[in-house]
Amino acid sequence: MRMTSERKAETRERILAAAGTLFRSHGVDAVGVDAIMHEAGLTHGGFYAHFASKEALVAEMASAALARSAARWERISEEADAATALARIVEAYLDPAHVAAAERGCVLSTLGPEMARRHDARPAIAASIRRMLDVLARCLPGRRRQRALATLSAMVGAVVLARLCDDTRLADEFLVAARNAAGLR
Amino acid sequence: MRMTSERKAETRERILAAAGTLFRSHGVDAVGVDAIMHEAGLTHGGFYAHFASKEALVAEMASAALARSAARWERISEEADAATALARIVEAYLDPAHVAAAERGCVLSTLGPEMARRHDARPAIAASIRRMLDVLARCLPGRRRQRALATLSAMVGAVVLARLCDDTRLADEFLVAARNAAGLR
DNA sequence: TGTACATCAGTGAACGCGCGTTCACTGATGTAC
DNA sequence: TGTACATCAGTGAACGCGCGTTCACTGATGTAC
Repeated sequence: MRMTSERKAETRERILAAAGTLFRSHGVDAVGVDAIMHEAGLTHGGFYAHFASKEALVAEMASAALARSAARWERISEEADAATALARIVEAYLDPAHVAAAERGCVLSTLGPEMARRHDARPAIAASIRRMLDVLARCLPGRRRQRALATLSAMVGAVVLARLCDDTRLADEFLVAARNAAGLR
Repeated sequence: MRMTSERKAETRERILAAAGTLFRSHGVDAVGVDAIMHEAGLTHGGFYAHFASKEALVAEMASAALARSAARWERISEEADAATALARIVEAYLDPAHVAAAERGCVLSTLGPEMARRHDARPAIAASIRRMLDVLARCLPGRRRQRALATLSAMVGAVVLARLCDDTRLADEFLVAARNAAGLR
């Protein structure tokens, strides 16, 4: 069954994508290697041809997902003027659709506390957080750095809190308030 | 070994306290009933004299911890004037000591996403969130409700993000920025 | 007050089960001649 | 170009282990007489 190294890379990406969806939906510890490989269309034994351990996959999944988020924010901030870029980034994050689609949502709000306990994974995560802060600072007026930190905090917190609300009205209140705090509208 | 019903209630509290510490430190799925009962000074078999299941314990632990937080905020807001109460609540939350002591920290920032996936636990959690918002709204000037929502979001987000930073300097930046966003200093 | 019995919090062995990981094997592909 | 061999991604059975839960048992306490 030997495949091209290109195909091997594709399989690896498929495993990472499956892990990304399942970890975000159910939490890291609630999803086994077996379930991830099945979602990727493979059997569990082949996992170790791609990753040294489940923990290695967890760290790489989080790192890759956040690097992708940071890159997307950077692209938006390069393609539009500051105010437009800020609105696009913040409104997409604080959209009820983002709250509802946790399985594809930002890793900071879906897996933040879980990843914070995995100290080995933190350096790569912190690197992406810095990139996201830089984008926000570039788009914000006034005391840029300080406002970028406060805005990212409000964005992550609002999504975490909105997901904890059994009531959509309260959830939406969090999203609107955080959007206004960012200076939008 | 039969004990008074008073002693049974004490044992139950001990189990809840042990679960609170261990769940916040390691995450819900990483801690077994065995470890909780051992931490409480008991053997695992006795667990089901107090709780119907591990899930029931998880829900009650989160509900009880957040109700205690809400009650503490209410007490502070009744004992001091608005500005002082706000400063006490926000500064304690955004203290590096709170970030460091996750095992005793606020459930919203230690277990938020994990609890959001447990739909049965959400109504009780949302009730405590409402109480916390009411306290903040009472202490804040201006557009109270909106500012309370944004402030709580920034507090939770800043602590989640600070715990993700491998670098204390960046972590502290999040805490200071969120404190300033709340209008303190 | 003293004795006999019922209660039930807590013990510890056992249950089936799914976990993360290992390993002998397979067969399609790349490489050497 | 055609053939023989080496490689290794992926398979599926098996490993030891710890999980959540059950259960027969215990013995200290509360209650009835």
